Order: sequence, then structure tokens, then C-alpha cells
Amino acid sequence: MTPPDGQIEPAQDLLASLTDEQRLAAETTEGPVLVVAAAGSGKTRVITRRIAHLISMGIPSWQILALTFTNKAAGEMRERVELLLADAGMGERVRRGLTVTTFHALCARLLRRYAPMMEGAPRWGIHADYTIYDTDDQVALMKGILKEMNLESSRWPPRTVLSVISDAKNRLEDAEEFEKSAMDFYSRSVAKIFSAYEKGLRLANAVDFDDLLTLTVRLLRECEEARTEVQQRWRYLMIDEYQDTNHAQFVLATLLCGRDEETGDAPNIFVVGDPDQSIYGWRGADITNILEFGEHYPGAKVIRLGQNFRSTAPILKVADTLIRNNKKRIHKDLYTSDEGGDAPEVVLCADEHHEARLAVDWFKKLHEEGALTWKDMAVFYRNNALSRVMEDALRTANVPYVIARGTAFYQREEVRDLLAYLRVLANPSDDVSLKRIVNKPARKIGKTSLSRVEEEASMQGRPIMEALRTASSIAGLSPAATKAMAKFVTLFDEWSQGGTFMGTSMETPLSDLVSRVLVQSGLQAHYRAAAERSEGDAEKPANLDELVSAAAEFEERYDPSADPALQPLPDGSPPETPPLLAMLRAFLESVALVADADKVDPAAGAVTLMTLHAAKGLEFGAAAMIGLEEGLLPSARALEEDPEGEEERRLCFVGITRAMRHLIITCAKYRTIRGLRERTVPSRFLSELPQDSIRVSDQSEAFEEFEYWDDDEPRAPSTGASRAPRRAPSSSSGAGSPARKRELAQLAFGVGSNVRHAQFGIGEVKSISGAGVNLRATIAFRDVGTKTLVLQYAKLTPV
DNA sequence: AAAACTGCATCTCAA
DNA sequence: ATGCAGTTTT
Repeated sequence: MTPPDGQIEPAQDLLASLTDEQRLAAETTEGPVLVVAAAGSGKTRVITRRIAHLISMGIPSWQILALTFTNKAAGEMRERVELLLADAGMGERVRRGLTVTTFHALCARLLRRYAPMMEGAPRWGIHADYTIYDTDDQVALMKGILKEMNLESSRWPPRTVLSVISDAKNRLEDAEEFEKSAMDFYSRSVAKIFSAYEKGLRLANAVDFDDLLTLTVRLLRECEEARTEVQQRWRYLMIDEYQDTNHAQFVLATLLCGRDEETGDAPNIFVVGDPDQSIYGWRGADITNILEFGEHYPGAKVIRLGQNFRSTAPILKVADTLIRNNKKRIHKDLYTSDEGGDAPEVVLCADEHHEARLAVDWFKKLHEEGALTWKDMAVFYRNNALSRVMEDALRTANVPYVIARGTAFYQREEVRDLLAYLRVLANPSDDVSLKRIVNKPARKIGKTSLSRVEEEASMQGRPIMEALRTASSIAGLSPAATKAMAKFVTLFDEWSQGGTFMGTSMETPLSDLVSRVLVQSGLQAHYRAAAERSEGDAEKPANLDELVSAAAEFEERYDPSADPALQPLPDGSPPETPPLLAMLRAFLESVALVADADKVDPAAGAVTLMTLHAAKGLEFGAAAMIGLEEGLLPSARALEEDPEGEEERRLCFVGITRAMRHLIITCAKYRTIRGLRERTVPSRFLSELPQDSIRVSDQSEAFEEFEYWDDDEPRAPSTGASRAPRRAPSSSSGAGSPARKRELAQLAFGVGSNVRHAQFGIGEVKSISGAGVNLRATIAFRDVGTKTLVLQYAKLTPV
């Protein structure tokens, strides 16, 4: 493989294994290029070969920028390029400086680098140590703002307001512009909230996910120096999944590649995408970006990749037939040379338990046949709630599985707590994080004292931390409170060494700092004590330790020379950021930007469970798609905006095209939704499939007859799951007074009696509370700790 | 100040 | 069935 003298191998060999159309795409290196790549047509192959090809042609790798939507996609792309280059005999030196990253990470980086130049700008300036607010932080901030504005959060649901604001930001509209176009009462009110929200973010020196994009656009538009530097460095821009870019990302791309606003002329922008896989409309993705690429970039070359290398002919036929039902679409021919393969199966199941077991049995059968391992299999569903029953089935069947929820770990209470400490340490203005931890663990800074300080802070327009520093001069605070506050402030001063973070020395590694914060904040003791008391909190101390490990791992990967905060400033002066602080920021940033899809680990020997959105871009030997029912897929919410359900159909299309050889699609006749067992309607998409290319079977009856009851011991008829569809028990019996119900419940499950739960095991009833449909029992389970169950639905039997 | 209780709303999807 | 916010209890 490697040429003997280590010389660069002729570029032809890098492209040797490509088809003619793929090769054309990889070789078209100059000018704007759009590659319309059908599912499974090898677009990642094309991008990676193209990068390697460019480098082999002598283009310095630091001039190449490739953008993706997830870290995982970026990581894989980088890896494959490195492999190609190594195979071609090119050393590490050649690929140094190559940038393959996500939109959001690139923006975070640019904002850090150029933050000093934006600080002067009053309304949008941020400091380099800004915090990235995720959805939960946004909601917390928004709640505070609504409260301050005396708006009921019932009439102004924070998430709804935030989504209106997010839409505006994605259109690159700021609060002021939004207000100008706000005519009706509702949007005028939102405009006021928008403006207050922005103020809150800037005061906290925080940005939300949308800001990462919009502020970067603003930076590149308004700061010529930054724009020039960026455009001169990156001469070859590549964007993956271009169909999912929103307006802000579109504009960002024009700025990065140096598109001429007048003529549309642009040097080298290369985008790859598939309009049929556009599934992020709700996040502002604008499909016209890809459809009108030719108009945006006159003279663009368009290359179509139609040959599918992934799926068998029957699977492809099913996908193609389905997607043809979309009216707003440019038809592409999908074809494959892989003619064999089984027909995909469509099964009507009795309910979600049947569905789950059916899928597990199907996986086991495939596994036994030997051609596939667990990691070649996946389950796709429309929403996360659908994973639970599937997990249970896999667990009882002892089939290893992983759920693709990369963000789940970082959303745990205890982990967020520790991160909040770290965030305040890196950015003392971060009020949302500060409020989260100021009295956790309890340190005598109660609600009343804190609201006094908050009041003072907001009057002076300063962050809470600053007000805490001057607590002794705030009227109306008890000496005890002042003292507690001083102690709290001291904690942070000691961790940051009075803000110096040890200056330029790096004696303290990041993991030591994190570990010290964990211990000295009192969080560790707090959660250890909690773990003693309650089974449910048992794993919290371990999760905290895991975050320390994550910091240690990050430390290994971290490359200070690549940290924009440690580069000399654009004006040539040396960086001011202490290395430890820079590393802390970079760590927090990497945590903020993990995606669910990042957790899909091909090395894990396990079946992967994920949403259809997370599945995009992946492929599996065998895939099960569950919950093909009206209201779920297509989802009821999505149909409100788009009655045709075209995006939902594309989502279904994405799922089908992930499967290489085996595909099963299921639909349950009954499904428990919000505790109520309900009759379902099969998805419209099922009837759109080519009936002669699939095998349809109705197994719902058989399951009810023979399988339903054989999993564990019989349940008490009065409380067991009913096989027939069932509503809430009728209250027409007349004996429905709360007192009477409580009495009945205590007869069945008296306080102190032992009960068995199908899932949680054996436990002791501690108390009975509530009334009517809300009658609940608090039960201390032996294995899983104390839970409160609604008696009406809980599957309990007396022991 | 923490824990328990209760009424109420609720489930997309996610960087 | 679960999670929350606000309230009551310990």
C-alpha cells in the first residue's frame, strides 16, 4: 500500500474505488458544487475521498473546512480521512490543521476567538468565558423573566415563547426587528419578552444554541477583520446534510466561503444532501436552501448520486414507493444492483408489549442465524417515550442494548449540579447556574435572603454573584445570611485562586479541579447521604465520580495549541486566558454540545434503540420500526403544522432506508398512552407501501389468545391489566366518594401490607393518599426504592 | 428546611 | 404514568 519512498501517491488511487458519479463529485474541486445524494449512495465516502484528494493534490489541509451536524459524524469523517491519507502514505504532518467539526462547535470556537473584538458592542457583545445555555437553562431563565414581568407561565408557556423566539433567531431576526414586525397583541407581548430574554442572556454572559449561529453571523458580517481572516484561511468549504441547514446556517455558509453578495459568485463551496431526508423543519431547517442552491450560487455544478449501496432491492422499493407520495418533491431514481433479499415485514400487534416482544424475538432469530451480531440491529421510534417497553422486553430477554441518548447523562440532577458549580467558576455572571447551586447543599442561604440579593442585583443591573460579594452592605439581610454568603463566595475564590486560575502554570489538572469542587462544595457528601437514605439515589455519587472521569478523559484529548482562547489575539498580543480556565471552558463547551446521536457506539456489542431523528446518517443490518400509528407516526403535533405530513413521511423514509438487509415495521392495535389503554389507527404510511413487496400479517389475535398471560404470575382481576380496552373505572356505582375509595383501597392494600408489582418487585405499602382517579399508594420497594403509584393503573397483587 | 402531598398538565423531534 | 409547582406536614 504505502509507496516505498513515502511519497504522495497519485490521486487516482485514492479515488479508484469510487463509481463514476462518485468520482466526478470528488474530483470537482473548484466552484460551487451541489451533490444530491440519495440515501445510501455513499455520500460520506465522497466527502472523505474528496478531502483526501484535495490534500493529495497539495492543498494545505488547514485550508479545508468540513461541517456536519453531529460530533459523531465529524469524528468519523476525520477518522476516515486520516485512514485514507495513511494508506496513501501521507503522514500526520500533512493533515494537521484540517478542520472537521459541527456547525455549533465551529461557532463556539469563533466566538471565543473573536469575543474580545465584540466586547465593545453593547447589545450583542459577549466575553470569551460565556456559557452555552441548553434548553433547560433557557426555560429556567425564561421562567424568571416571566415572573419578573408578572406574566403567568400558564398563559405564557416558557417553551412556547422560546420556540417563537427561536424561530425568529433562525431567521436572523433580533428582538428589535421582531418588535417592528409584531402587529397583534400576542407577538407584541412576545417581542417584549424576547427583548427581556436577550437582556437576561447578555447579563449572564450566556448564549443559547441559536445565538451560537446568529452571533457568529453577526460577527462575520460586522467585523471585517474576523471575516477576512476566516475567508483567507478556509478555501474549501464542505457541508454535509445540507438539506437540514436553517437560514442562519445558510448565511453562515455564504460568509465562510466568501460568496459575493452582488453576483452570488463563490469560490469553493461543496454541499451534500438529500431533500427527501429533510426532517428538521421544526428546528428551522429550510429545504429551499438545497432546492435553490443553483440560484444562490450561479454556475453551480449539480451531481446526482442515485445508486444505492446499502439496502436490498425490496427495502429500496418500499422506501421509494412511500416517498413518491410526497407532492413537494423532486423525484430521484433509486436503484441498486443488489437484487436479492427478503420482503420487509409489516406486523399488526395486539399492544406495545406484544410489539416489543415480537421485535425481540425477531432479533433473536436473526442472531441465532449467525449472519448478524447485536450491534447490527436497531429499533427506531418516533418519540422517546416509546423506548421504555422495548427496553423492558430486551432486558427480560437478556439481549444487550444501548439507548442513543447522549445527553441523558448530562441531564441528571446531580451531574447538572456539579456542572453548575463549574459553570459559575468559569463564568461568575451565570445567574441560572448560580441560583441552582447557591443553596445546594443547604448552606443557610434561603429563599428570602436570596431574593433580597437578587432584587439588589437586578436594581444595579449586575449579576447575582457580584451582589453576593457585597452582601454585607445590602440592607435587610441577617448577619447569619451575610456570613453564609461570604463563605459561599470564598469557595469560588479559592477554586479560581482569586480569578487567576494559577496564572500560566498548569500544575492543577482539570480533573483535580473538578474533584475539588465536588468535595469542597459539599455535593459529594450531600449525595452520599442521599444514597444512604433512598434507593433511588443510589447511583448518584457514582455519576458524580463519572463526571470527574469525563474531565480526566477530556484532559487527555485536549490540545491547548488548538484552543482559540490560547492563540495570540488577532492584533498579535498574547492571550490573557490562563490555561486551566481555557481548559475548563473547553470542557464545559464540549459537554454542552454533545448530541444524542453521538452516543451511538458501533463498538458496543448491543442492539441500539433510538429515535428516527437520531437514526439519520446511520445504517444497520436489521432494523425494527415500531409504532406506525396515526398520531405517533405521523405525529399528531406535526400534522397540525403540515396536514400533508410530508416531513413525517420523510422521517419514515429515513427509517426504512437505514436498513440494509432486514426490516420489520410494527403497529399495535392498542397502546397505553398517558396511562390509558387506547385503540389505535394504523399509520397512513402503511397503506402507502407497495403491498406486493411486503409481507403483512395480523398477529394481534394470536397474541391475545396464547401469549399475553404467560410472562408472570396471574394478577388480581380487579387491578391487573385488562385484556380488553379499558377506560377509567366508571364512577356510576354511586359509591365513589373519596373517603369510600380510600377505604376500599386500604382494604385491598392496607398500609403496612406487602404487595408485588410486576416490574418493581415486592414492597411495603407506606401510605395511601389522593382521591378518585388520583388515589395513590406510596410503596417502599425492596429493590428499587420508594415510589408512588396510581392505584387505578398500577399492577399490584397482595402478597 | 426538607419531605410529603396534591392538583394539574402532559409526550415530539434536539444542537 | 410521570413530573411539576405550590402547599402542607414533620
